[in-house]
Amino acid sequence: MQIIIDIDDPVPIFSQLVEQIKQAVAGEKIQPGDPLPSIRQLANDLDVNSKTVAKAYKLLERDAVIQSRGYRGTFVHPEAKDNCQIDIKAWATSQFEEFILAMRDAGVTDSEMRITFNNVLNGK
Amino acid sequence: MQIIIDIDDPVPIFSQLVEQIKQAVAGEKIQPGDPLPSIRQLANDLDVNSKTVAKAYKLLERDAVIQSRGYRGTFVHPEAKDNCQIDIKAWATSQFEEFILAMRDAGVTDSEMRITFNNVLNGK
DNA sequence: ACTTGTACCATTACCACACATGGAACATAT
DNA sequence: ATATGTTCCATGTGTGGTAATGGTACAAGT
Repeated sequence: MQIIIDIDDPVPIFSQLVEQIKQAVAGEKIQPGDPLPSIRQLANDLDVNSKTVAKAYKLLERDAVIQSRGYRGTFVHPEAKDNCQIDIKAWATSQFEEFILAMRDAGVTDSEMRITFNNVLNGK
Repeated sequence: MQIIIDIDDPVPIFSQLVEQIKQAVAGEKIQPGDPLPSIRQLANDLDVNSKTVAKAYKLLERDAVIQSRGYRGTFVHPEAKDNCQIDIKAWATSQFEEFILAMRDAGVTDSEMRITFNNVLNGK
């Protein structure tokens, strides 16, 4: 597996990692059950902070594309091929679009939405 | 009618204006049909920028608490007393709470929600 | 001992937004 | 002329989040 990180790319590093690993799974360059490099190992190879790799792995595990097994390392998820096609981002986007349209119809300002949204997210 | 602006108050000036005018309507210190000071006049009296007063008036008009009649000035809305009780902000907050909870249940990160929310708002 | 993922602490840079301010112009009416 | 609300331009300040960095530490297993 080969991963290339472009520092000048406006896309965050952790996102580049997520996308390239998903592509590797979709392109069958890595198969379900295959081991992935450890967080520290990959961080070292790419000359990137380990926290950045950890963030990418965490997102990939949430999407059930990889599986973290603690001290045993990280592996490609059994149903990775299916799960890496599911784009939770696209789904969330459509949900937000619908919600925001309803809000605008109700006369809520974009500015008010931003403020309310942040207040609720921060639990205030 | 008497309006007091507190610069040190963390509450934005335009919000202070909106609240105090709503209170004046609810407390029947100004009646439906009564004229309000012009934007420039009030801005001058309070030593505040006219844009700030215009913003407050715009919000009050959206809530149907006041009515702008162009060159003729601004007046208290006929159904002002009813409308200034309706708190669109509280309603929006509850809507957002419900929506955000559903998103979290679906496994969407707060960070992803922020990004998606902004993308949709900006039409990207 | 060594490595695994994970969890805290922290700082730095950047960027987007809210808020407020100022100037200028417009159409509409007295 | 004067005044109304409205709309465009622009700037500055403060806040807050994202992203990335670094260090330290832990439990669990080889």
